[in-house]
Amino acid sequence: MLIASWNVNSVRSRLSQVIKWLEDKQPEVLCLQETKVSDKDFPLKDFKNIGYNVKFYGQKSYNGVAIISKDKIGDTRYGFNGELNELQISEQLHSQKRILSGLINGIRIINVYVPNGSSINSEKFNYKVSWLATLYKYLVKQSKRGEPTCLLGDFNIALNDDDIHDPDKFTGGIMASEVERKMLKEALGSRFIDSFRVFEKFSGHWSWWDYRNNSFELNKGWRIDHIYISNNLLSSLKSSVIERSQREYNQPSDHAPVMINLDFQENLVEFEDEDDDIFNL
DNA sequence: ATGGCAGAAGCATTCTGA
Repeated sequence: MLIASWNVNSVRSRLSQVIKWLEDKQPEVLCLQETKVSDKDFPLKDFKNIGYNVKFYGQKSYNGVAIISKDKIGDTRYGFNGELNELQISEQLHSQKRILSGLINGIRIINVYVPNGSSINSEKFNYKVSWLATLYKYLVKQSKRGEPTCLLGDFNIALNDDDIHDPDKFTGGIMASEVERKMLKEALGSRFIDSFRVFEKFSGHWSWWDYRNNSFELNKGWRIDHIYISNNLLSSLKSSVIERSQREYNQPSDHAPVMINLDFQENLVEFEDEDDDIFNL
């Protein structure tokens, strides 16, 4: 079961590349961030035509997340209020569409687009801090259902120094500050594992390269797109990769897709004791 | 300290991203 995440920087301007990649890789699930489109204008048919189901939660021009899935998406939860009481969430946290979850093949998929934060102690930074504090509460609430969970998306945080091409220059600044790292680590708790670091212990692997300053050609990147899995999925984890070649595409997103392979069979245990004949009525 | 580059909105230029 392939599960992927991709900040596409506008789903409409990236549509042909995303469709081509889906046809080529055939992932079971793809989570999109920065779709930058109102729900009424989401290019739904293009995904339906190649056999995918879609749930989206977007807005005009900015933000927006979507889940693309071969299998049915159940128990869809839109925004923080998909888990939390409305009273726990400010109007401002409602207004930006950045989190969407659904149940696919027995796995809870939580697709997030964490705010960038602009610069330390700016108004947008404070928004990022509030957002991460709410994500913490969301994950505590969500964990009570005990579902195997995959938390993935654009986190806009390099969790450790080996996730930045030049840590001396960037550590302490936006996306690499102590506050952001601490808040993300606290939200993850001991329940989530960074799938990429199960396989790759060294620095030098990036998922985002700035459009400016020839960053991709110079390979000056950051690893800010992550796929976290709950502990109970670790034994199912077979690989975790960055699809770097998609950043070489004509007019690409500034992010590459990231993807895991899970060897997971939802109903294996439940079906063992069933009689076959219930399927042959 | 600022801009580089890209996308959306909308038609010149501004806002936003990371």
